[in-house]
Amino acid sequence: MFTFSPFRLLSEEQEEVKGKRKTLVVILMGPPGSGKTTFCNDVMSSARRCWVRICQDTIANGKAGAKSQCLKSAADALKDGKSVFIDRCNLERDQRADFLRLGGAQADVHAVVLDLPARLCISRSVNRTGHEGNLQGGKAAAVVNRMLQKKELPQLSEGFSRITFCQNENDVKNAVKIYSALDLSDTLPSGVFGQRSKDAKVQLGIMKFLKKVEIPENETSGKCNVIDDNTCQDSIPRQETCGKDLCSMELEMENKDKKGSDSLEKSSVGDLSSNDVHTLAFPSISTADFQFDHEKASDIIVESVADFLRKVDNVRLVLVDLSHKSNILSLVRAKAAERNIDSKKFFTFVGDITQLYTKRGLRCNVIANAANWRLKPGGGGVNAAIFKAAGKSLEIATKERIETLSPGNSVAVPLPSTSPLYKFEGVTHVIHVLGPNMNPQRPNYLKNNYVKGCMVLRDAYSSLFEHFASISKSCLQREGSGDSRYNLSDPQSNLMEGTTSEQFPQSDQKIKREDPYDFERNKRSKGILTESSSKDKYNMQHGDHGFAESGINSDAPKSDDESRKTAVATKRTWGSWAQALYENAMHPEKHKNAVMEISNEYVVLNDRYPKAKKHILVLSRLHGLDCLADVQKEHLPLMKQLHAVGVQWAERFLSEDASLVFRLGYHSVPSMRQLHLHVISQDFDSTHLKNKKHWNSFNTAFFRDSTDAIEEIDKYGAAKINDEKLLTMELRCHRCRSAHPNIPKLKSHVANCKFSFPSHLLHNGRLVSASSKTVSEKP
DNA sequence: GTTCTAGAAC
DNA sequence: GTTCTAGAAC
Repeated sequence: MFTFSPFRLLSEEQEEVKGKRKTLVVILMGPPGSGKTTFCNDVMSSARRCWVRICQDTIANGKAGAKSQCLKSAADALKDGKSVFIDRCNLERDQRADFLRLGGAQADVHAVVLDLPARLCISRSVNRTGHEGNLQGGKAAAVVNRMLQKKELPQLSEGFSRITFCQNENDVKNAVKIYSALDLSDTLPSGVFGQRSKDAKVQLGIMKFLKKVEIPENETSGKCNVIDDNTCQDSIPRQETCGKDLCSMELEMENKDKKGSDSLEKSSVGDLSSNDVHTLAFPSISTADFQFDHEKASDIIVESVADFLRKVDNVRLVLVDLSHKSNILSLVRAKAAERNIDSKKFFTFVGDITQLYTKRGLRCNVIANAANWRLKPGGGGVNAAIFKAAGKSLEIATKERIETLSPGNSVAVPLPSTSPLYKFEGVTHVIHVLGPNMNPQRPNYLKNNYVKGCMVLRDAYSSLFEHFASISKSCLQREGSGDSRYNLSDPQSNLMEGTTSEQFPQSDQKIKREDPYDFERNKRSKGILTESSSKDKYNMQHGDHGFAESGINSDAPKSDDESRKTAVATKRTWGSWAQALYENAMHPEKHKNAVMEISNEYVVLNDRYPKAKKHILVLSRLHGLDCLADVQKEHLPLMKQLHAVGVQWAERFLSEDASLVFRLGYHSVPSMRQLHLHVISQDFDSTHLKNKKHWNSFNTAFFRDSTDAIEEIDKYGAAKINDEKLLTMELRCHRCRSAHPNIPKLKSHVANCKFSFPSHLLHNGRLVSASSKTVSEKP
């Protein structure tokens, strides 16, 4: 790879142009997260000439502005003799053409291409908060990938006098050094610097996207189902730096082939070149510490794999073990060959399952873990290695999803984007699997009962593969809709309802600090509570109680200003459009068409704009009880009654359609007057669910589960009210918690997501389903 | 060009 | 709560 040499600054070529005092227009190019702003700041902090950074995200008094404003500012700066950085993505030729016209007699135009791995950019974008471009969360992956697909590399013919490509952090550092060192009389040599290959007309990432870097089909076939140290070690360059694009390795491999050295085993090239395919890497379950018979286990693996591959297309399964002497790998390899299992769809692989990509070039977006029943780290072997490699965040994400696992089962856990396994290995999910145990020293010992043992092992693989298929399916759908393949399920989840501060203390508080609630923003003067409201009473009574403070709940300590606002606030007023439910409650006889059930205390009616297949309201008829914040201990019997009626209706719906799952609860701050309990099916399959507010009002802590509200009122005399700011949170699937850039994409994901509900919803009767009996026992 | 969001009006 | 719509995002 090209390395920069600052000493070229003093070349003869430069001497010639010294004294012309040309200013510079440096057009940065790179997707969000590639480090454009950092590059500018790094240069400017130690620059020897005067630079101005033009950023479209902040050009309009700190806010995003138009391209024309950028052009004007740049022209002005150049007139003043300053050099400018154009800090915007500029990935397409058209986008940067206008900026190129800034060049001329007085100014040279350079390009600095921050061509870093897409995953790194996505990971940075996802992680950052408060960025000028406001590109965070699940949106980032989609945007980065879409931008990269359209990327057109700069060419000198566009009018650049110099183009510098940076493909890793070191390249960036060198480029910063060069531009920092430039004083007003220096110029840099013209030409293209740092490009990977002189012949590369199209950048490799694009080539990979266009599937141009492929090994001919006939070279990929073969019976050999193994890639191990013998075939692979020398042929695949070991990567010292993480996140290197696979295509570069492929090219290097290809080049080696051309040179006639280090020729590759055909099978390994074939398998590795299809790294785009969704791949599950899994260890042999139960054959190590659980001492399951290898012959029987290998039979089951091969049968399970064959069954699965018959049903599911476009995926790859890889059985991994650490040593090429592995007995189970040999057995499976032989049996897979006997059964003529396609070696492109299933093969064995020797390597560390936690470093398949960085060390071996094999990208596996999902890996399986041979877990223990407590789903705890440690214990040695694969389990210890995976938990160690994934970091604490896997432990947390796992515990949040499920407490324990029984033999024959598995659980898929989306990896938080902060996990090194996610960042460097590209692993988006870990599926924990528990197999049968034949070791008397371990729990659930089966005493050599291989009838049961084989059954359990089959179940384990079948469960594992089903989870993998489900992940793959939802991912492919997103890819089909133009979304990112790396954003299989952005697992960064920090603000789900029920998420406690113990679980995500830092992330929650960080969000609170960095994005204080803009009280003035909501000009429509929403519900403001009186100083003696239930909400404040709750806070006064339970400020230091064991309840989780989510960090964005409204009962966080108030600033003086906020306290003043609360103190002077008056009882909420309701707009005319917010009176409809009140009318229904007071005069149900006038609304016979809408009303499904009437009693003295309540009215049941269909939500006029249902946000799911089934969505009804159980409306209190008590005058003066407008919302959850008004509820006090004296209303406890009423609350229980509303809940019981809601459950009855849910059960009625379940008798018609047992596939539904219901949740019952209140909006923290309702839009309509008159206390009403939502009974809503969890499919959210409705054309009326149209925006972020709709989604988040049912799928963040803004939605207060009826059972929790009742419990809190019983214990503390008031239910907790959570902040309306939750309604603006990023969109996350209520099942697998993946983030989605917009409502249509979220809805198409939700329509197919088969993940089990997060564990906190499975408790305290929060969900009512055909199989749950718990809820009817509740209040 | 189309899709999507978010603010204002009701 | 919804509808409408400008303009941002794609």
